[in-house]
Amino acid sequence: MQYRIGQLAQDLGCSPETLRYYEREGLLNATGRSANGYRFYNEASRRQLGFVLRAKAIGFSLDEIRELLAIRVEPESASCGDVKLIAEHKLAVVDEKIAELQAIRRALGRVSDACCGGSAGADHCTILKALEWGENHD
Amino acid sequence: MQYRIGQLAQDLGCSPETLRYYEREGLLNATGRSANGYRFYNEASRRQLGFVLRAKAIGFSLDEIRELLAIRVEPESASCGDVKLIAEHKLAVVDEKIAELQAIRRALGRVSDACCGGSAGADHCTILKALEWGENHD
DNA sequence: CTTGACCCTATAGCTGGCTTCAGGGTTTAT
DNA sequence: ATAAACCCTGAAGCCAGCTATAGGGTCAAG
Repeated sequence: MQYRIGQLAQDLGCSPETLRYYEREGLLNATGRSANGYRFYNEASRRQLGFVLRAKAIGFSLDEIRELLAIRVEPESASCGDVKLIAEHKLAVVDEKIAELQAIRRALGRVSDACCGGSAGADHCTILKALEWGENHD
Repeated sequence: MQYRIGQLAQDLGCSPETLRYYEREGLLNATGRSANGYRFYNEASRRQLGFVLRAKAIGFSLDEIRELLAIRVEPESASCGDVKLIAEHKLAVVDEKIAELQAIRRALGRVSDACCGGSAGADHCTILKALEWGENHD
């Protein structure tokens, strides 16, 4: 079974432009070109695109995906431990981002909770005051 | 007390370029210019920059900060409820981002935990397999 | 009197991951 | 025959929030 770019893109939920972009980025080569110059893709290409998209969905950058793809085509070149290291590094980065956002969330929650939310003018709004003076100011 | 751009930037922990950028963006006007064309800032400018930076630190975008600044200079024009609404909207957005990252974290943790991490070739690496087939494939 | 630290402007570049545009060829359906 | 729907290329644009570059003026110290 062969697919043209639009078909494959639609099947896997992205746009043809994205596929052409991935090709430029070295993430997914078309299987070949037909006489008129149209790209075509086979099952292997389709699986590779699936790989790329799943990797993206769990947070890998395109650079990291390129790295994973290289291991995928030559699995003897790397060990399980190498792959796990990539995943764990990503995990650490994600954890850090979550912690940052949670700190923001806490600060935001504190100022928001302290605010009466009333319909009177915001002259004495505690949110504005917190921003004005920092949280530890009275 | 008056400050030149480099002094103020250093005091509040950002760069002069950032202050000039904020000026272009309408977030912080210099108090004035001295004869040689240098920007100068007074205590009010300094407080405003503090406001901007604190708002940024708790996750507001520059657009949102512009909005908060407008209320700050004319507090009668808006109610406490208006301000709280902005904060709560931001809170919802942050919560959503956290949830997204946590979903990524879970998926990443699952594939990583399932991997032996051994030094053998990655031919049968469960991480690569998960990416190859999706998580529900055996 | 020159060096170095500071300031100015305008414009371009960076990040990542696309998306859009301009301009054109191909295929399919009516 | 013609219109809609698809494909191609190369280059530019988008998002936010800066950061850097080029080219120049100002000012204090040695």
